[in-house]
Amino acid sequence: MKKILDFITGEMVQAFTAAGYDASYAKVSLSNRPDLCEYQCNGAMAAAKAYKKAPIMIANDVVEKLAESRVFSEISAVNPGFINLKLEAGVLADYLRKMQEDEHLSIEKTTEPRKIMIDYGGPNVAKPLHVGHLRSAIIGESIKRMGRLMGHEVLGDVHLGDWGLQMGLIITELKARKPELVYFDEAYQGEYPAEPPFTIGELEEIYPTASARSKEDEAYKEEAMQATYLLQHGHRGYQAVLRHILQVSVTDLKKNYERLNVSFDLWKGESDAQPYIPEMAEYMKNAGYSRLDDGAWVVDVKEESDTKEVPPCMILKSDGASLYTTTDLATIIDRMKNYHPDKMIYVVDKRQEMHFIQVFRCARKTKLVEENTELEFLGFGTMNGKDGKPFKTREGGVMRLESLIQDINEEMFRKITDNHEIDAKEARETAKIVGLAAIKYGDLSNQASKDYVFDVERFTSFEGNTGPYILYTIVRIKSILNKYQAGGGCLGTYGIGKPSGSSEKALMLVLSRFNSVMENAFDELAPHKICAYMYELANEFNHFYHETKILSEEDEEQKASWIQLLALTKDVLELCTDTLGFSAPERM
RNA sequence: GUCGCUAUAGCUCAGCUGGAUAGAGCGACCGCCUCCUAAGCGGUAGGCCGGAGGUUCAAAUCCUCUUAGCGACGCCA
Repeated sequence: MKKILDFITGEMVQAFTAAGYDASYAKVSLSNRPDLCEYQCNGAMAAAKAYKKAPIMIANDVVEKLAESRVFSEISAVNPGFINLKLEAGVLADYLRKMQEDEHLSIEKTTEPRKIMIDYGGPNVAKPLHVGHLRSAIIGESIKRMGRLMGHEVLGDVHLGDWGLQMGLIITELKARKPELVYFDEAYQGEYPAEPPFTIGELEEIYPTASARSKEDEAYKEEAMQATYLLQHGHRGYQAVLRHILQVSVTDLKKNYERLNVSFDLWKGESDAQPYIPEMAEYMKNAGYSRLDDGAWVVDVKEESDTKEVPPCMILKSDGASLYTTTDLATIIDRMKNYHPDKMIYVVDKRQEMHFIQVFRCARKTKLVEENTELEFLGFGTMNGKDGKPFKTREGGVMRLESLIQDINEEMFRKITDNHEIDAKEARETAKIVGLAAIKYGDLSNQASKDYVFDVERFTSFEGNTGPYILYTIVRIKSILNKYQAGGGCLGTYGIGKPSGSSEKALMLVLSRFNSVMENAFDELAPHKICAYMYELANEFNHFYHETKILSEEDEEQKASWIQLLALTKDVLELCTDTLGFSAPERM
């Protein structure tokens, strides 16, 4: 469906043209003075110079041409040259009726669907999920859903961190602890055991220990680097260990992501890109893209216009081992070959921006991607605690995702049972649903690129711009709709009618913006715009709700019309929550 | 050191492709339940939009300088 602003602008274009002015000045925007009008056009002021006329005169000319229009109920030219507009109530009601009949609630699917891959910047298989992984998962999931809503084909790749020195560290530590394991017997030729030699709990402890030790013990670090090299060059036993690590970690990760209602189409990892590396390194050498520098193979990616130093992109270290950049480049080859995406979006900590600048430039320069393949870096900021420093446990350690979710759920459970008589089992379920909304909404309502403060108390509050408040509003609507139907009312007998009051019209105006908000949010990869919209919609609804006694309305047609308005409000809110990756319970 | 990001009410944040009186929420204070979920709604107080110049009819928004905080800057990921 056409966006309401485009529709109105279309009317304006006619008026500007009829008055002898260029159509480009006819752009209409939402009013920033709702007390004066609903929409405004500032084109007369912009046009003043070109036509050497006072803006107000131009505005007057245009307004005159609109006198006959049935689209607006009020049109006025105001000094210095604003054109203020109010939409005719019937036009608005009409628009909402069509919106309600539309299978996508007015959202227009793209006419040029693209294949988009999202890279979630990989949780490390060696470590438990911690809060640092939260943002990538939450933001990525919402981007994925937004893309699909707009009609694109979107694939999410978790892209595990399962390569590099961290693996060498685990192997080294494991070897130090259990040297008798067959993986370390160089003479061993047989099959390796199916059962992993460690549990997830042990694995989670091995890595930090090894990492800490490598920082103090040079020889140990040396050994880990050697193990990394061997792993990367086909050491059978080490590769078997890697498989175990993956096996144990992925099972655990899946469980955790499920709790977040986050899923991936691909469970690829850095190790999957490995087979492409030797050939890629050769290719870059032979094609003259890379050069030897200090023993390492690098590709220059500086550009004339750079205001800062962009170091060369390193393909192979001087010891021949690959790096983060190598893997990411090889992954691009893998993706182009097997999926051929039109676009790749990396949802990664913003501190990695330089790395991706290098990777993107290198991929372009060496033609790993096609000219029109888009590579986009969506960097997000750090999640901080109330003290403004990176989020930690009370003891100062890294907060595990599991614990965070559990804390939030406990808090929600407490609030739910404090406020209502409800059986514990239902309260537990509800707490989970509302808790997830609290976390996700709390995160997504902030601009992704900025650091933000994760405040449990604030996020779990039912007041203000929070997930629980949004859900509460949805639940309220559901409750009324249920009661209406239980009382014999039938949805859909009448359509949405003209608004009977100002709060009703305000609600309708917000609803009419839905498609434009969604489209814009996806274009800018900005989930927080959906949050802001939901909050505005929920506020307008609650305002209307308090002024209007719906179920006791005597006029059946009026009542039915309101019920339809509520149904549409609910559908829009739920499509928003669904797009952001959470949902509302039936009751709370 | 170079480059980048951020700076808006006591706190947490919107607004930034320039437009009329800079918006929310929390916290504070004052009201509203015989009535669809008061986990709600209405209202009051609270701002040299970090600072200084500039561009423009018009600047929180664009440009320059400056201050403060954070971050990135080739053999970690």
